[in-house]
Amino acid sequence: MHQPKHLKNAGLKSTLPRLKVLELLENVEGLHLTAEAIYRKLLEAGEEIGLATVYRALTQFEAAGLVTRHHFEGGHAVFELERGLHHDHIVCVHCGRVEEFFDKVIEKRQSAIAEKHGFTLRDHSMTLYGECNGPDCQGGKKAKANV
Amino acid sequence: MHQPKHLKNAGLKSTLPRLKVLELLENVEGLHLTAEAIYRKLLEAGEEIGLATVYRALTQFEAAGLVTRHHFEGGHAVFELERGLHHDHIVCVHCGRVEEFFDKVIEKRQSAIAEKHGFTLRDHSMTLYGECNGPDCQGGKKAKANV
DNA sequence: ATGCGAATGATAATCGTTCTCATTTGCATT
DNA sequence: AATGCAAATGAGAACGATTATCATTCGCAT
Ligand SMILES: [Mn+2]
Ligand SMILES: [Mn+2]
Ligand SMILES: [Zn+2]
Ligand SMILES: [Zn+2]
Repeated sequence: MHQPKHLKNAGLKSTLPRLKVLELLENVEGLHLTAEAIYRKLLEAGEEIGLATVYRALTQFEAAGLVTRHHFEGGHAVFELERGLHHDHIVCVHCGRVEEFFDKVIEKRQSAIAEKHGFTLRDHSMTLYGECNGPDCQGGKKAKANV
Repeated sequence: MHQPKHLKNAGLKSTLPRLKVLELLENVEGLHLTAEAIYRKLLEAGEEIGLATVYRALTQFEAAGLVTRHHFEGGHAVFELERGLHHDHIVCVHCGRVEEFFDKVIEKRQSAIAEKHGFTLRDHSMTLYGECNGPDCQGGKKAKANV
């Protein structure tokens, strides 16, 4: 449970809007939300907040290491609460489902590749895209059956 | 050397603007150009073309498999001529240098991960970010020496 | 040479995100 | 508890990359 002190520890003043965003991120189902989605959900919950404030809070949380920002295909960024364990993502191109994975072999290879090229590795982004086995995707074969 | 027939084979009418974009992509030094950069270089070369046409041509070339589009950090897409060999990229966060690599072990692991999660893998994007060993980056240690 | 549908290019529109600035808030100090 | 001020907020403008619109031009088959 996040508390005002979490923001203070992160060097951020504890304000109502920031606490609301943080609270939503930890209680909402479905990690990986867009700023717009967070904004919408807060409005639906009867909270008063501005979209600009949501963006500002997320950017500050990212700088403070509280959330992580990802750029999947589609032009809009998604945010997730930082849980301390690095991972990458596999995204369904049909339904948008996102699953997480971590592969030590890949991570080691990435380091080796950077070194071989004379780079000091600072970060990486890796996302797999495919069709999941959900009922609306390849699992039910509905789409293909109608062709 | 690309010829009108390449466009015809791709199902695209052979027009002057499309030929100019294709010609630039194969003759310019430095793969991985933004649409804006392609547009600018064509203007500098005295060619008459509109930015919208550059974007349209690149989108069509991508659909036809003639070029590949990448989304590195920074908000703008980069395009490169398709050379038939899949690869991923490592980008210098200081000078923007881009190097290419291919790692069979990583590719195999990606397939295995997708399968384990019940996904039919369609695509992936992987980009490493770090500091290269160029004179303006970590190589010369200029930046750090002045701190 | 003609004709027509596709392509072009100047420009407006879109969309996610950031900036501006007047107002409000958090919080340390009385 | 009242005060003061820097920092934060929010409504809306601005931004940058990309796409859509639409009158004009082009490619190409006839
Ligand atoms: Mn995640
Ligand atoms: Mn490349
Ligand atoms: Zn799915
Ligand atoms: Zn560099």
